Amino acid sequence: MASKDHTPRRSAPPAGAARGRPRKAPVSQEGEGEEKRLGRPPLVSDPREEILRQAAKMFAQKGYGASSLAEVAATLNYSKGAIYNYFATKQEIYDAIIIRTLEGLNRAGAEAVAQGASPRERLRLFMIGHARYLAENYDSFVTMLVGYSGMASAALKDDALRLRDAHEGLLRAIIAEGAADGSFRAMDVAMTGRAVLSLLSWMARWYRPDGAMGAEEVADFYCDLIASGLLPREPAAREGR
Amino acid sequence: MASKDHTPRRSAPPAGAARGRPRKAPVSQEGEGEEKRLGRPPLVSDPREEILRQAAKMFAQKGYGASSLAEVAATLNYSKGAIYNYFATKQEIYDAIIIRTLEGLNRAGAEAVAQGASPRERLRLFMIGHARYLAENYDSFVTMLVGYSGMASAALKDDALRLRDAHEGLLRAIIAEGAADGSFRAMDVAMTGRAVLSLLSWMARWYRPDGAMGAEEVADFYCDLIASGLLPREPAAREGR
DNA sequence: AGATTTACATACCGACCAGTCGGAATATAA
DNA sequence: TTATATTCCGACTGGTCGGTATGTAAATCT
Repeated sequence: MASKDHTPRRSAPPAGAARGRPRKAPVSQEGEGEEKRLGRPPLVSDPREEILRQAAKMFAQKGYGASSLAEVAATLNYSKGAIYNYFATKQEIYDAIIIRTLEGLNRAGAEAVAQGASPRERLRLFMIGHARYLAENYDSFVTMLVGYSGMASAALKDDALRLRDAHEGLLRAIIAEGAADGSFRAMDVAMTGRAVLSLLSWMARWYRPDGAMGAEEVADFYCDLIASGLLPREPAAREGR
Repeated sequence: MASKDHTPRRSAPPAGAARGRPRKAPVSQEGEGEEKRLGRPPLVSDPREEILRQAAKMFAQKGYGASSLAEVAATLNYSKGAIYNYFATKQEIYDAIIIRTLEGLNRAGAEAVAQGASPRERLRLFMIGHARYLAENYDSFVTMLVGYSGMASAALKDDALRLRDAHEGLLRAIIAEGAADGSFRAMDVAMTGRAVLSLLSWMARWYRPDGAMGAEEVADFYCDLIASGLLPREPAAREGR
C-alpha cells in the first residue's frame, strides 16, 4: 500500500511533515478534471472545508481549548472518528485555519497595494482590504487573533510569522514611500504601521458582521482619523497628489 | 451544580470566597491592628494574592483552559486542594483577576483625567496612564484582554461591563469636550474613543515589559499620531531635511 | 493538658476529551 | 459476484483536570 503520510495538499505546509496520520490515504489529490473516485462518497462535499469552517466557528466562539472535536463533528452529523480521516490532530485543524487565513489576508493586502496610485490612496485601500477580509472570514480571523495563539510545529509557526511579517511589510512600504515623497509626515515607520494594524486587529474583538457599521466603513473612518488626526487642521490639501 | 454555599472549608469566610461580589481578604485589610489569628499560619503571607498573581501569569501565558490549578499550586509549593481554601472554583479566580484589573484601570483613568488642564493634555494623560497600568499589571491585563473572555455569573459580567464602560466613558468625555471647545476636530466620539482604546488594548498582544520601548513611550507616540495625524500639517509640504 | 481553629496534604471521583481500532457501509472496477 | 478503495460509526483507551473527602500539622484559647 502506497499510503502517503497524510499531507492534505492544501495551502502550503511544505516543511511540516505531519507526524500523526489518518489511517487511510488522504482524499483525492487530483488537480485536473473531475474523476470518479473509489469507495464510499463523503456525506458532505469537501468535508475538509466544512470541518475547517465549523472548527473556526467554534474556536472563535469558545476558544480552542473549550472546543471539542466531538462537538464539531456533531454539527456536521459526523462522528468524532470521522474527522480523523481528514486531519491527524486537533492542532492540525487549528494550524490550517491560521495559515490559510494569513495567506488570504496577505493576498488581500497585496491586491490593495497594487491598485492604489498614491501612498495616501494605497493606505486607504490596504486598510479597507484588511477590514473586508476580516468581515468575510470572520470566524477564522477571530480564531487567528484571539484564540489560543499557539502553534505546535516550529516550522508552521515560522510560516505564520513570515506571512504576518509580509503583510506588515506591505503596510510599512506604503508608509515609508509616503514619508519619502512628502505625502506623509516623517514618523517612525514601524510604530506607525503597528498603530494601523492595531486599529484593524482590535476589530476582531468588537466588530460583528451583522452589526450596524460595515467593516469597510470602519476602516474608512480609521484611515481618515489616522491620516488627518484629531487636532483641527488648517485649510490643507486632503488628497494625496 | 451543587449550589451549596461553598465557603472555603469550615466555617468562617476568611477569604470571602462566596458568590456575589468579590470582597477583600480580611488579612490584608488594615484598620483594627494586627490581631492574633487562630490556627496554623499560611505558608505564604496573603495566599489569596499569590494565587491570583500566579494564576494571572499562567492564564496570560497559556490561556485559561490550558492552565491547571495543580500547576498554579505547584509554583507556590501548594497542593491543588489547598487552593480551594481560598477560592471556590477556578472560574472565581479568573473573575477576581478581571474585576480587580478593570477596577485598577478605571482608577488610573480617573486620576489621569483629574490632572490634565486641557482636553489635549487630558487625552495624553489618559493614554499614558492606561499604558502604564498595562505595564505594571501585565499578566492580569493580558488575561483580561486575550484570555478566555467568559465570565460565568451574569452579575459579575455586568460588573465587568460597567467598569469597562466607565473607563471608555472617561475617554469619550475628553474627546467630546475637546470637540466642543474646538481643540479637537468634530468627529464621531464613540468611534474615536474606540480607536484610541484599540491602540492601547492591542498593546497586550505585542508589548513586553522588558522590551526596548516603554509603555508610556508607546502611548506618547500613539497620542501624537492620533492627534496630529499622518498627513503633513502645513499645506506647503516642503520638508527641508 | 485538652479543645478549637486554621492550613495544608493525600487520595480519590467523575466528567470530559483527544486519539485509536475494528469493522460496517457504500461506492467503483474487474 | 468478488475484490478493492474509501468513508464513517461506535466502542474503547489513556490521560487530564476540576472539585471533594478525610485526615493531619501547627497555631491559639481555656
